[in-house]
Amino acid sequence: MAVNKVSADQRVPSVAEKRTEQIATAAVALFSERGYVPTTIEDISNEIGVGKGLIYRYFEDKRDVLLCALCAVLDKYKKEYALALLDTLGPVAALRRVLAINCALAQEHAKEVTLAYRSTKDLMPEQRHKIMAIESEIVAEIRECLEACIATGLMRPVNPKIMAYQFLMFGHTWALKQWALSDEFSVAQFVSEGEQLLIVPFLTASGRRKFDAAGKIANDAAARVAPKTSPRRSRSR
Amino acid sequence: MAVNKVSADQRVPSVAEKRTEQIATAAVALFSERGYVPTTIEDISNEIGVGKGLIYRYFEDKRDVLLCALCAVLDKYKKEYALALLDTLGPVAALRRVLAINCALAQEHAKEVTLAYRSTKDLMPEQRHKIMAIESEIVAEIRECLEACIATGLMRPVNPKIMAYQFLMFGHTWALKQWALSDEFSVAQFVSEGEQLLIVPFLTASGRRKFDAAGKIANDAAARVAPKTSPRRSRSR
Amino acid sequence: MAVNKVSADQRVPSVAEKRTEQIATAAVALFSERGYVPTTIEDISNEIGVGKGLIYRYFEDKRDVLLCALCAVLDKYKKEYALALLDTLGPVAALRRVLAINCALAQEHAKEVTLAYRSTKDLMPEQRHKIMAIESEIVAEIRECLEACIATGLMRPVNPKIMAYQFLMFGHTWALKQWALSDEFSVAQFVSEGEQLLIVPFLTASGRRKFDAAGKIANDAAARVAPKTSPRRSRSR
Amino acid sequence: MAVNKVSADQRVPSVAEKRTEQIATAAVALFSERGYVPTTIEDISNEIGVGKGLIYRYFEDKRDVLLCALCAVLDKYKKEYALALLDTLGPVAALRRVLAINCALAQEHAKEVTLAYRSTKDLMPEQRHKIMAIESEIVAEIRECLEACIATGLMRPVNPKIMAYQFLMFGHTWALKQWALSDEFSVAQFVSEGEQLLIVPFLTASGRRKFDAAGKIANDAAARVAPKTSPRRSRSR
DNA sequence: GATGAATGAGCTTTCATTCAT
DNA sequence: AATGAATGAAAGCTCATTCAT
Repeated sequence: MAVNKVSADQRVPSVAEKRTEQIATAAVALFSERGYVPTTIEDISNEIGVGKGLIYRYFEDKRDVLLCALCAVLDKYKKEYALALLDTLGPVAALRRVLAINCALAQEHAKEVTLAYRSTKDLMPEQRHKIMAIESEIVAEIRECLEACIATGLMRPVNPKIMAYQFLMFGHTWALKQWALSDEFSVAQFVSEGEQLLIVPFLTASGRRKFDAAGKIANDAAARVAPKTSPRRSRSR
Repeated sequence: MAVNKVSADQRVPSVAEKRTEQIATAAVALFSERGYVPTTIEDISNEIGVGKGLIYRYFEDKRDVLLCALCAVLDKYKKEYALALLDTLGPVAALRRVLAINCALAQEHAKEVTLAYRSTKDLMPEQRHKIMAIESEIVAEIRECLEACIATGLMRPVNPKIMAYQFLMFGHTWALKQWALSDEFSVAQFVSEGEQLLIVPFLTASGRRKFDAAGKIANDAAARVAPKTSPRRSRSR
Repeated sequence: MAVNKVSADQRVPSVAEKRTEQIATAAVALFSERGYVPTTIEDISNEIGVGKGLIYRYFEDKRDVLLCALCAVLDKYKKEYALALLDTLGPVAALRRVLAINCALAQEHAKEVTLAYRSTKDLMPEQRHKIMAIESEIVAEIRECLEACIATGLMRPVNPKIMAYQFLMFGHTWALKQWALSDEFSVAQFVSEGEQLLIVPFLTASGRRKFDAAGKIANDAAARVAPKTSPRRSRSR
Repeated sequence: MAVNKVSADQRVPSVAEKRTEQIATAAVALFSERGYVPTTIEDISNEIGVGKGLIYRYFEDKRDVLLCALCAVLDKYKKEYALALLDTLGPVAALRRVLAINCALAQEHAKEVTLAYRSTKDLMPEQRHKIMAIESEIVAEIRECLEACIATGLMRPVNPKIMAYQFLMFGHTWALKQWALSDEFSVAQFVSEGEQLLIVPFLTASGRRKFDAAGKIANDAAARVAPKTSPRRSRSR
C-alpha cells in the first residue's frame, strides 16, 4: 500500500511547519490584542502550552516572530484579493468586490490591521521592506483593476496609484477608526457608502450600467462581512 | 505691585508651564523619531539638559508624557484647521484649504502622525479616549464644512461623517505611505489629485464655479506645503 | 576658610570612583574564587550590598568588569615592581628583589594570577590587547634590570627577553602549581631555589660578590612573603 | 570462532570506543578554539555529524566531555615523553629531548595547552585531581631524568622537583606567551635558548661533554618542531 | 543505537521610578 | 526646584539535559 502517494500535492505539514504556524497564529492574536512590546515571548509560549525556549527553535528572535505575524496577516489579505479579481467578473464588479472584501477583512481582522500600523516600525529595516513589498503588491493588484476599468472606458481617468491607495485605506479606515464609525454604521453600510465615494462618481455611463448589473454579485461578497459588530445607533446619512 | 495684571489674557507663562512645554516638545521629537518604547525618560531629560528626576515633577509617569506629546500634535492640527475654516472663505474654498492644510501638516509632521498611529494604544483607556475626543473634534469641524457645502447646494449629498474621515485620512495616507508615494508625487501633486478624488466629483454646477474661482486662495494654502521631499520621478496620472 | 586646598594632590576620591573601585574589588575576589563565567553580576552586587542594576552605571557590561578586575591585579603587580627596582639597590640586588616580590605576589594573589590565565580569553580582542600590553611593560622592566646586570659585567650574557619571562613565569608557576609545590616548599624556599636556578648560575665572579653582599636586602624583601601556606612536608633538595 | 582473539594487544576498538574518541577529538578541537563555556554540546555533535542526544550516551555531562578532552591532551603529552626518555639515549641527551619535545608539543598544541590552563577549574574537584595526577606523572618522569643526570655526576645538584617544573613550564611558556615571543623567536631558537638557561649552566664538565656529543640526537628531536610560525624579526640574544 | 523536539533554570541587561540631598 | 545614585521587576535569550520515538 502506497501511503502518501500524493504527498507532493496534498502535503501533510511537517511537525516543524505546524509548530511554526501554531506560534505565528498565537503571536498574531497576542500582538494584535496587547501590542508587540507588551507581549512577551513567554506569553506566546504559554498560549500554546510550550516552553519559552521552543519559540527560538522556530524563530530567530522576537522580531522574527513579529515579522511572521505581520506576513501572515498580509498574506491572508493577498489571498482574498486574488479571489476578488477573478476574470469571470468584469472589472467594475471586481472593483466592487475589492472594496467589499477589503472592508470585510478590516472588520474580521481589525486588530491585525491596527497591529501592522503600530508595529511595522519595530522591525529591522530589511524586514520592514519585506512588509512594504507585500503591501505594494496588494496595491498593484487594485491598481490593475482600476486601470482595466479606465482602459475599457467604464471609468473616467483618475490617478490609478493614488486611487488604489484610497481603496486600500478605506478598509484600513474601518479598522483604525472603528471606535468612531461602528456605532453609526454597519460594515455593509460602510461598504455601500464607499461605493458612493470611490466608485460611482468616477464611472462613465457604460460603467454605471455594469455597476447596477453587478449589484447582486457584489452583494454576495458583501454578505461575507461578518456582522459581529452590530451598529448601536443606525443613523445613515 | 502690578505683577501679572493681565494674566488671564496675555499670561506670562509660569516657569512650570514652560518646563512642561519644554519637556513635551522634546518628547514629541524623540518619540516621533524613535518610537515611544525605545525612547527612555533619560533620553528626554538629556535632550533638554536636565536631570531625569525632573520629568516626574511635571508628569505622572512616562505614559503621561506620551499623552501630552500626542495632545500637542493634535492641538497643532486643531489650531491649523481653525484657521482653515475662516468664515471669510466660502465653504468650498474652506474645503480645499482643509485638504491642502491637512496634507501640508502630514508632510511637515509625518513622524508625529505616524507616532499617533503607533502609540495611542500604549495609553491607558482613559487617556486614549482623550486623544480620540480631540480627533473627533477635528473630524466634526471638517464635517461641518462639508455639511455647509451640501446645505448651500454646492455639493451633492454625501455621507458627511464618512466623507470627513476621507478628508482626514487622505492627509494621514500621505504621512503613512510616504515611502510609496513620495517618489512619484510631490505634496502639491498629491493635494491636487486629492481634490479630483474628494471634492470635484461631488460638486454641483454651482459648486464647480466656486471651486474654480477659489483656485487662487486654495493655492495659497497649498503653497504652505514645504517642498522638502522632491519627487524623484514625476509621473502624474 | 579654604577647604580642600590641596585637593589636587591628596584627592578625596569621588563617590563614583569609590563605587567603581568597590565593584572592581568585589569582582576580583569573586572572579578569582569561582571564575568569570560562573560568577554572576548579581553575585557581585550582592557582595557589596547594592542592586544589580547599579553595576551597569559604572561598567559597560560584564566583560568590562572583568577587564577592570584584571587590570587591577596587573596594576598592583606593576606598582610593586616599581618599588623593587629602586636605583639605590644595585642591579643584582634589584634582580633578587624582583624574584622575591614576584613570588610574594604570586603567593598573596595566587587566585588572581590564576584568574588571569583562565579568563583573559573571555575578553574582547581589544581588551585582551590592553592586558597583554600591561604584562609586556612588566616584562620590559625585568628585562631592563637583566640588561643592566649584563652591561655592568655582573651577569654573563643571556637572552634578556626570554630570561625576563623566566623570572615572571617563576612566580606564576608558584601560583599555578601551588597544589603540587606548597606541600614541599615554603615561598621562602621557593624563592631561594629560584635564585639558584635563575640568578646564581649566570653571575660572573663580580656578580657573585654583589649577590652575597646583597643577601640581607633581598632577604628583607623575601620576608614580605606571607607564610600563609606552611609546607606540610619540608624536604628541600 | 576467532573473533577478537588478540583483543588484549591489538584490540579492534569497539564502536563505542570509536564514538567516545571521535567525540573527545571534536571536543578538544572546539574547546581549544572557543573555550569550554562558549562551546555548546550541539557544536560538538554537529562537528561529527550526529545528534546532540548521542553525546549523553557516552559522557555523563558536559564536564565529563571536558575531562576527557583534557585527558586526551595530557595523554598525548605523556606518550611523547615516554619516547623521549628511551634508555638508549644517555640522561643528558634525554634531557635535551625532553626540552625539545616539550616545546614542539607546545607549538603544535598551543591551543590545547591554553585550554588546560583556562578550563581545569571548570571540572569537579575529583576530576581536577585526575588531571593533576597525570601532570604529576609527567613531572615525575622529567624529574627522574634530572636525578639520573645528577646521580651520574653529569649535572650539579639542583632541586629536582622545581627544576622539573621549570622544564615543563618552559614549554608552557611558549604556548601561553606565544603572542609576545613568536615574533622574535622561532621554536628552534626558543629551544636553543632554553638549553642555555635550563641545561648548560648546570652541567658538570663531564656533563658538558655529553651535551656536546648529544648535539645531533637532540637536533633530531628539535627537527620535529613544526616551523609554522616564522619569526618576523630574528634578534637572538 | 540514535535523534532532535522540548524544557526551564538561569543569565545579562534595561529602564521607569524613587528619594536623599 | 533639581539632581542622579540606586533599585529591582521584567524581559529576551541560551543551552545543558531529558526522553519519546
